[in-house]
Amino acid sequence: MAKVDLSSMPCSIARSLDVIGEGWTILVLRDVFRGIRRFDELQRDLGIATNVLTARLKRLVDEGLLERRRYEQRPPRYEYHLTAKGRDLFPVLIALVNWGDKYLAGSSGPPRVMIHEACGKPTSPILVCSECGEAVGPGALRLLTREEPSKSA
Amino acid sequence: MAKVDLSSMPCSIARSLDVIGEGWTILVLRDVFRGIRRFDELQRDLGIATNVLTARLKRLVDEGLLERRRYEQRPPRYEYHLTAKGRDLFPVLIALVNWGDKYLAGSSGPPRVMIHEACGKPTSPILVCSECGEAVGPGALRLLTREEPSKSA
DNA sequence: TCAGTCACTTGTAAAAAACAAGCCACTATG
DNA sequence: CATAGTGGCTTGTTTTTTACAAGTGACTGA
Repeated sequence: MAKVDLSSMPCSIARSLDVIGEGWTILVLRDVFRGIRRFDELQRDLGIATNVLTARLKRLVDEGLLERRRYEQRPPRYEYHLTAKGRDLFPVLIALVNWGDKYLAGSSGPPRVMIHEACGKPTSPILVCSECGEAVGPGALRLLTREEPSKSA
Repeated sequence: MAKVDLSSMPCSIARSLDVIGEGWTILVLRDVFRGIRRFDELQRDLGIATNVLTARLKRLVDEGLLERRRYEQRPPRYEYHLTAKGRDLFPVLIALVNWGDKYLAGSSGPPRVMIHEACGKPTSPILVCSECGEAVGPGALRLLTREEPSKSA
């Protein structure tokens, strides 16, 4: 996964992975979702090498998922905040949580429980059709391949 | 991302990534979801090195996401099929598709369109609370950390 | 002045992936 | 029955990516 150019593949999964598929990236985003915003906090929490953390944060800022915000003028200090583009990865993280909770939790149950604040109950969010509201699973969707402009009119 | 033991972290995202976070793994699963099931078809479609494909398939079978099914006795030939555990990653892939469609599609729009067969409309599935059915976004959930058995009674 | 903090950068070693080639048990073709 | 081809790999070797360790610069606070 080094030479391959995922970003130019006609597949949104591949293109998404090009941005967030590198090692650590999703865990960095998870931490930022949890309110961890500063370089050293991220480094301590993840146990990541600092040069790798620098590279991942730079990429996430360059791609517009995080915003590098100066919170102190002198000396310059920065915090990383989610943009709308970054926040929209929320469903990806929740889907990973649900799957891990279901299959990798072990006998003691999942490490965390999600409570839906609006209804007060422990929840495992599910996917529903944006148009009719019905739950969708594999097999419920048909894929139409659109023509690429370069391949035909 | 080599020395770190994601599987033992008290976080379902990290544990999930331990299983499906290696390079190529999600694209292999995507192909199997699309009906590509044989070694050489996967290799051609992905352009992946054969030794890497071998390793990924082995891992996915070992982890119980794919089943290695013999479809010809002599000489032995195999197909890889999703198990229930593998199929349950569907929401992860859909979430990646939605995000890629929204942010990485470019001017020509997303490369594929998903049609919900039950209602017949193009759809971008959304996450709703499993208990009350309301859409959930970041901020709608509160996380409760459960104690690990080893840390307290 | 001196230790400490934050946000890094710069080496270098180790691990993983990519690339290329080869192998084995067949089957189908002439 | 010799030859070419296929499916599903394995085994080197090179290249790329990560990990680890150390150091830097601009400060703050005691």
